Amino acid sequence: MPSKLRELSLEEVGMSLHSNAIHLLRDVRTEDSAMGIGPAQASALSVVVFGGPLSLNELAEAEQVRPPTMSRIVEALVREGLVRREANRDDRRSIIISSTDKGTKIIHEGRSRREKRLIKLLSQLDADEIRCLGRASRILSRILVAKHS
Amino acid sequence: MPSKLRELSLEEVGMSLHSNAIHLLRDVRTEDSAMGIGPAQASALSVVVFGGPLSLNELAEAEQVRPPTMSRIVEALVREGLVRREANRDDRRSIIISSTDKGTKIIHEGRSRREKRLIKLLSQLDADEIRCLGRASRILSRILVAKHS
DNA sequence: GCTAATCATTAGCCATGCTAAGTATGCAAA
DNA sequence: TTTGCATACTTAGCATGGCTAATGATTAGC
Repeated sequence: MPSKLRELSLEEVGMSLHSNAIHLLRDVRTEDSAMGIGPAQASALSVVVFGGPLSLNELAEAEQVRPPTMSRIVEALVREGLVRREANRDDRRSIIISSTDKGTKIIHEGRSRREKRLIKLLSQLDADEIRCLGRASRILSRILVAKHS
Repeated sequence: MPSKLRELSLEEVGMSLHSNAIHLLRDVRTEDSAMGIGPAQASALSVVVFGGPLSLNELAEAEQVRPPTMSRIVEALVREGLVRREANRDDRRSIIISSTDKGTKIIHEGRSRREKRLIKLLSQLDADEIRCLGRASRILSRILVAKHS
């Protein structure tokens, strides 16, 4: 065993990262229940708010679910007055989904709550540790994007 | 702004970490469908396999769901021959849930598939980047545990 | 103008979360 | 001891969110 703080193997780093990612999400997601809508609706609405008006297929693809699943989610969001569903005049098979003021508002509030929760967690750390997490996040982002090629 | 690679704010690090954690999980979870059981069953079975025999309440708490939810999940696992449900002689209100050979086998196979997927993702990185992820994982682990106190 | 492809929806299945209520058992105090 | 409360699990019933298959409406291509 060469080093004092011995090297972690790829497997160990991977599994540990996996486990900690699960727990981080679980922790942060607890803030989401305050939005009063389910997680799938919250996530889809977030895409509509930040990703501009888009079609049902585009939204389904962004959320990695099938169109019928997204159709039902959008139906619920429309019923709750959080998004609008309008006809697309260029292609009348298609619809244009856009956020209402109410939808935009609750997503920004939700994002704000998540941020507060994350900040509360991360504020225990020193600057060097924050830098480490920032770098780790960039590394993850890179390999997760690379896999699509 | 002092530094060349400017400092990331707490908010930015947090939100970016959150987003990347979501995508990491989404990627790795795709391997889980090969187990042929749903994610809740897979996760519960994993706890039984690695966490030894335990009661329904203990399992529900470990998985952060209510007892009725876990009762139904265990019922499915029993039906599929992946766990055993035995009487507890010391307290006949309670049950003892333990893994069968079949259950243990598919969890180890699933874990192995997840590891392979993670290794495939992480093997694109150099040693220094791996160390960074390892350290980040330990940091996350520490703050996630600390919040319980 | 037909035919095929595409976009969205409907219908119906399953899994997984919940609460409320029921059953069986254990425990403690009258 | 018995009475009554607490605990462990199950059952029943509801909501959400995933899926496939099939339908309807519209567009695109030959």
